[in-house]
Amino acid sequence: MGRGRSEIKRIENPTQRQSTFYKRRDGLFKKARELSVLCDVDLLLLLFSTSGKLYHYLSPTVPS
Amino acid sequence: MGRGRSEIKRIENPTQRQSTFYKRRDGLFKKARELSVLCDVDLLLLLFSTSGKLYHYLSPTVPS
DNA sequence: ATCGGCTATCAATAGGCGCA
DNA sequence: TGCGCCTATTGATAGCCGAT
Repeated sequence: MGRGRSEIKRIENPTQRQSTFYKRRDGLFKKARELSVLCDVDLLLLLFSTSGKLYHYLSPTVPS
Repeated sequence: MGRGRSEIKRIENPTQRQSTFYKRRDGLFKKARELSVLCDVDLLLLLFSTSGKLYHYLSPTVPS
């Protein structure tokens, strides 16, 4: 999406790669949350960024 | 997206919910794969569907 | 039950720039 | 470095019908 096309291949430029990482990470988390809510499923998402940081998303525990 | 709008709330109709689950699950996996490739990060995605099935996606091990 | 294909429509996001 | 804002453009997906 966005301006121009985008192939699914490792981004060479480090700065560019990081920028894309932030954006897509947010998008992925959003999608994950939507899926868990819409379809009432539990899910766990773990992200190990190249910078050594760990990001994660855990679907809200389903109230009984 | 798609025809009309869609709120982020639990889908009542079981059949409808399942149908949506398949599609969004695929989409989420796709996004996950793209992120792992584009930004060269490892990620783990676990899905516990209401039907008791477990789906998962693990980023391809990075070749040295 | 678990998807595949099709199409109209909305949503994610690439790129550029700015800020802490 | 880690993100926020903005816009044009591509990508994802709801709804429907059908296949396995």
